[in-house]
This record gives sequence, C-alpha cells and structure tokens, in this order.
Amino acid sequence: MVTLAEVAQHAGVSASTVSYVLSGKRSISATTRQRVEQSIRELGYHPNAGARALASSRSNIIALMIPLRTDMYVPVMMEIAIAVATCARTHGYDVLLLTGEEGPDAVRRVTGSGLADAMIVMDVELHDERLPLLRESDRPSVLIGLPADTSGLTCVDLDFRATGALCVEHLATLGHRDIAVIGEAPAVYERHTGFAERTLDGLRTRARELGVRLLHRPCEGGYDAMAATLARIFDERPDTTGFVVQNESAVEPLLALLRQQGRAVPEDVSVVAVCPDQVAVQASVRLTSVAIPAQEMGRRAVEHLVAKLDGRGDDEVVLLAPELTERASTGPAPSPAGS
Amino acid sequence: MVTLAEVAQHAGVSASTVSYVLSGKRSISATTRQRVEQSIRELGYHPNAGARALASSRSNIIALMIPLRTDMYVPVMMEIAIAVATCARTHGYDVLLLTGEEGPDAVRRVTGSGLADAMIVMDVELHDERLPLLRESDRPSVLIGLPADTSGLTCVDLDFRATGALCVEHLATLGHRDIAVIGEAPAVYERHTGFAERTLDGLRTRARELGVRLLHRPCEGGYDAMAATLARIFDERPDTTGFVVQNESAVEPLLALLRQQGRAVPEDVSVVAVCPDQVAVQASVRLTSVAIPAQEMGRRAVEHLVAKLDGRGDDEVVLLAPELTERASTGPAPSPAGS
DNA sequence: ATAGGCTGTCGAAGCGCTTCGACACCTTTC
DNA sequence: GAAAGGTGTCGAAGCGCTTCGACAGCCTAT
Repeated sequence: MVTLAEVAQHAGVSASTVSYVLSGKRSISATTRQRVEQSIRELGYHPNAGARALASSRSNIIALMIPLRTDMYVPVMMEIAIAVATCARTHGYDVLLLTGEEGPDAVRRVTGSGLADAMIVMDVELHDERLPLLRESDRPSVLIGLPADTSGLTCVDLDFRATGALCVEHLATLGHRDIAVIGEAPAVYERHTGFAERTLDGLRTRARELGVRLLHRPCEGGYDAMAATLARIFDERPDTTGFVVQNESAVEPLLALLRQQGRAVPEDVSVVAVCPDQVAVQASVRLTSVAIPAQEMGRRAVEHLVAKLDGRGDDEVVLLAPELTERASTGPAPSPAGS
Repeated sequence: MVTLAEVAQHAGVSASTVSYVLSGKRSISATTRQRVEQSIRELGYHPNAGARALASSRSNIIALMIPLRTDMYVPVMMEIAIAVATCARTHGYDVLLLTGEEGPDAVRRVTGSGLADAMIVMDVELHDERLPLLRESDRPSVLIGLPADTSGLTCVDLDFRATGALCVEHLATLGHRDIAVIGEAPAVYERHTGFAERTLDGLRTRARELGVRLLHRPCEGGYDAMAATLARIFDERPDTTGFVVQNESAVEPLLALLRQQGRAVPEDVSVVAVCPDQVAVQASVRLTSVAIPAQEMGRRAVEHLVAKLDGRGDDEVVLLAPELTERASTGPAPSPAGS
C-alpha cells in the first residue's frame, strides 16, 4: 500500500504538494508536477478512498436506489443503472447500489454516514416515504420518476402524460374510435407509481378531447394473464381496433394472441407500445412505439446531481418529451363492418 | 453531523467505549452498553464511513462488476445484481456498481484505493484480462462464471456443461434424433464467454454419446434474425424435431415462427430452453427448461466472499447442478413420415 | 530602491474512527 | 490474606489524506 507520504519522499517534495498536484487546487510548477506524476506512476500509487473521504468529507460516491422487484420493466431499470454508472464515472464518481428493500432507512444510513455524497432514487411512488428525508437532507438528490408533490425536489422523467396523449392521438388520427389500454400489473397501480398513473391520465384526457372511447385494463405479464385480459376486452368492447400497451412482458403475448385469433396487425387492429426501442424492434411485429429513453434519463440524473454537487444547479423538474416512432404495427382503422 | 466523541460525552463514557459497544470487540457491561445505545438513538448517530474505513482499513463495501452491454441476458444480470445487493446487506456490506467498461483498470482502482474490500466479477471470459490482477490482489474476489484456468480463483456458476448434457438427454429420451441448438449471438462466442462454450460442449459430448445429430447456430435476438436462422436450420436438417434455445430474446420469436409454419409444439417439434424460470413460464408455450438460478448464484457469491473476508473460506469452484423442469414444450418425437 | 503582489511550496493541524496497552477493580484460589 | 486471573474502561497513538496559513523568492510598478 503506497501512501501519499511515500510518493512525496520519492519525488522530493512535501505531502501537500503531492496532494495539490492530484487535486489541482493550487498551482504547481510544471517541473514539480511532472516529477510528482512520474513518482506516482513508478510507485503505482492510488489515493486511499477512506482517508480522502475523511479529510475532505466527500466520498465521490453516488448512491442509486433501484427497486427490489425483478418482475417488471427490468430492461429499463438495468439500462438506467448502467447509464448512471457509466456517466458517473466520467465525472469521477462511483455508484453505490441500494435496493428499495431497506426503504427510508437506506436514505438515513447513507446520508448519515457520509457513504455517498448524493443520491438517485428510482421507482418513485406518488407519496413516497423517502421524500421527506430527501427534502430535509443536506445532500443533493435526483428522482427518476415524479411524485405527487415535487416541491424541493429535482426530478427527471419521461413526460408520461404527453406519452399517453401521443399514443391516443396517433391511433385517433388513423381513425380508431375504440381503444384498449393494456397496462402494467395491478400492483403497479396499487403502489401509485407515478408513471403508470400519469400515462393513464394523459390517455384519458386526450381520449375525451378527441371523442375516443378508452378501456383500461391492468395486466400481469405472461401469456395466460394476457389471454384472460384480452378476452374480457373484446367481450366488453367488441369494436376495439386500437391497443396501447405499457407492459413489456405483455407485448409478445398480445401479438401472439391477436395472430391466433385471426386478427391481423395492423390491418384489423393497431398496436402502440410504450417501451424501450429495443423491445419494439425485436417484437414479432415491429412495433409503433413511444420509446422510454432510459439512458438519457440516467445521464440527465447524474448530470444534474454533479451540477448540484459543484454548487451549480437547482431544483427542477425535467420532463423529457416523448417521441413516437411509427413502425409496422399501426395502420388505418378498418371500416366498420356493414357500413 | 454527530460524532463518536459527542455520543461518548452524552453517555458519560470515553470514545473507545462507544467504539467497542458498536463493534462488540471487547466486553462491555450491560448498563454501559444500554446507556451508550440510548445516546446513539437520541442523537441519531451514524458512524462516519470514511473515518471507519481509514481507521480499520475495511470499507465494508463489495464491488460488483457487471457487463456494460445491455443487449443480452439482462434479466439474469439484474437478478444477480439485486441478489448480491440484498445478500450483501444482510452481512453488513454495501455494493459498489462497476461496469465492465473500465476493464482491468477498474480492478486496480478499486483494490488500490481500498474503496472496496472485495470484488464480484460477472460476465467472465475464458481468458479474461482481469484474472491476473484478481489472482495477485490481496483482496478476495469471486467470479460468477468460469474462465479457462480457475487456479487461484473462486468461481460460482451453473454447471453449463451438465446443463447442455441434460437438455440433449431429455430430448433423446423422448426419441428426438435431430436436434438444433439456437445459441447466443455470435458476439458471445467470439468473446469466448465461458458459459456459452461450456453449454455447447456439454450438448455436443452428450449428443455424440447418445448418437444424436446436433446442429448449432448462434442467433441474434429478435424476430428477423430468428426467421433467417430457422430457415437455414430446416434447410440443412429438414428432420429436425428438437430445439435447445439458449438465448432469451430468441425464445418468443422461435415459438411464433414455428406456430406460423404450422409446426405444433410439442406435437411436431419439442423445445427446451435454458433461461430463468420466469421467462419459461411467461412464454406463449410454457417451456420445458433448465433454470438459470440467478439469485442463488448471487447469494453464493456473496457468502463465499464474506467467508473469505472473515478469514474462513478458500478458493473453490462451485458448480450448481442444473435442474430440468418439464413443462408443455416437449413431447415424444413424431414417428418419421413414411415409416 | 522599495513596497506590493504573485507564484510555488511547505508544515501542521485536523477529519472521526479503531485499537493497543494500561490499569483499576473485583473475584477466585490455595 | 496475598497472588493470580478476569472484567470493564480509558487514553493516546495513529490511519492517509486535505487544507489553511505562512513564507520565500521573484516580478512589476512606482
């Protein structure tokens, strides 16, 4: 274990000089700098993280709270996590992975112990227990997601309300008048997860404005659940010709079932998905979709946090504008039978 | 920021006594302990992580290196990561998330700086650049995966060779003589990822022993790639009746295509998947599969690491025995046409 | 020439914790 | 009743780094 002092001795300077070479907080002559850097290389010196954290009260670590559940929107979570880790590194930060399991205690523990300088919280519920702690905390934080009350918080999210509106608009423009929404699992709504409710709100509002009938059905992932849900939908609204799907693990089952029932996509029914682009293009029908910009969200969260840590930046809600990409799963509504 | 000293003063004892109450490394009388614990609670004291790390040269952090790519076996990675984080917490450790991006440098940085006490490395290639560093390092590490040379390393993985054998056996027992293997994307084999090659090895060896013809085709995920691959397979081996799929994102496309071609599963062709159970049960045909025990792997990795950190434990290769669960996608081979 | 301002470097004082040796006190034991 | 052995507690010495004030040396402006 090489220490600062050893580097200093090797380079023939004082410890503080080495420290200033490393941090750049005071000017150092070019020759000294080079000598020190040479010594650092030769000795293979790495500053001790603990000592650094203690002396500077900065750990250079960002905590990332991810949901514990592995049963939903996994690829999105993973992509965000990786984007956060990658982007954080470019700013000199490491990422500490926390699961939602500990709940609010994790916030206390991490901020209390100085383990992390800041925090990114995912899977935010409308009235999340962690919010009061984050508001009080002197450490900056960014939410990925949108709670009911955003005062005193910084949030980054896709504008799900606009996303919902966009989906309805697209289908309405194509002439669809009866639209079914296949949502996330019921548990997601019960937990009042912001994005699910906001999408629904956007869907409903725009549907009302456009005079389109809308039927919303939460749905577990998987084939069997989808089959049951679909049956109920056609039972209740036989004239349904448009679908909006916001549930990755329902996408392929839906397509398979429609095919099996002899309903052609997009000739008989149109499908719009809200999912990462990768899912949309890999599906058995290339899906018209609104992308969930996971990487972008992760990146923006980190950049806001870094700005705050640098004393720049302020509380702010960033809603990314949704973009609908037309692919092969949507087309004009079929003319009503018998007219 | 409450400090140890403040707690000590509040409880009317010395700082070292508080420290010993916290660590339990020396006996403390019940009354003193209670008094100290009371003060800790009243003041809301959290030990400073940096100071602790500096003084004890233990950070209580485990680093987890995950692959950067988000295009393959994502759910497995996510599940492992979450299992690692959860299990680590039960042992008093936090988890630092590193992406493979930095490569071997990340190993140097983390072990050199004392940021983490130990390391879990995922997505190990047969001749991984990081291995020499891990072998030399004085910090313990566990690989999830199996490189070519495991000497001086601790590894946890599913026994993919046995997995391959198991799949072939199952199909052979049902009378299938022509089996096609739909593998991971070509890139996975090019990188010489251990698990893919070992599965293939197990498949081939057992197939030879049982006198079964085997055709292996790597395959990108998605519908189009699968369609092309499947066409080539039936072109080359029209009598193929058994499939082994080791590629989550090829599963559903395969089933859809078979259905579309009028080949019934399992009446005409049988399919065995190597994938997490969740994928197997959510597929449009409930798949006979060998599960990838992601949680178990994460848990075992952490437990080995903790054992090593406690001075117990030794280098060891743990191969989890595969288990095949029969579901609705495999059945007896159809009798050859015309016989 | 001299005051004033830069620049580059150093020494020393912590940051908050762990841990080692010391020691006071209380039991045992013969 | 003294020696031996436990307990429970304290004080002090760091752990390796950052950062503040000091200051030597030099340049510029008067």
